[in-house]
Amino acid sequence: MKTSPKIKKAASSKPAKPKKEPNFLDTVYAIVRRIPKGRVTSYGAIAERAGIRLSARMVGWAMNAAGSAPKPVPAHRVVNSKGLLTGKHHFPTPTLMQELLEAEGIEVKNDQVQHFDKVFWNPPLPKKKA
DNA sequence: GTCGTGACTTCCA
DNA sequence: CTGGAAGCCACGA
Repeated sequence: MKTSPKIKKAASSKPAKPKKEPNFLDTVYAIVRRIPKGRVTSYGAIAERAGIRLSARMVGWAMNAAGSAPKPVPAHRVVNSKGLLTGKHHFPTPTLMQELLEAEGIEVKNDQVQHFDKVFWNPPLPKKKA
């Protein structure tokens, strides 16, 4: 009995997921900002949690945008799968990234994170939690 | 409107 | 085991 058999449910269609960010960019920020101090994560891990494992590159782009992000993003805690500070060149200063990591208690040698598997932080699902 | 690049990852030979 | 290529989305010129 629908007077209109073809009417769309709720005038304004809202098929999009209410919990999904408009763009994975915000999702990446959310995850990166959840990185605890003294821990680092990799682009792939974030990308995987963001649901774009095949687009790990975009994570890097997101970090690039992080410099322009409305909120500070600990991009220095994000390294590649090898624990290399690949993005250090994009920082205001190429040594800032290492300095920040060392300041957090992370050992960095030759642009490589020491004990990477120990300081590696597995990003949990970005559960919306107040 | 089209082409190219990019802070990566993963697969295949 | 090692090396090479492809893939993804977005932005810039």
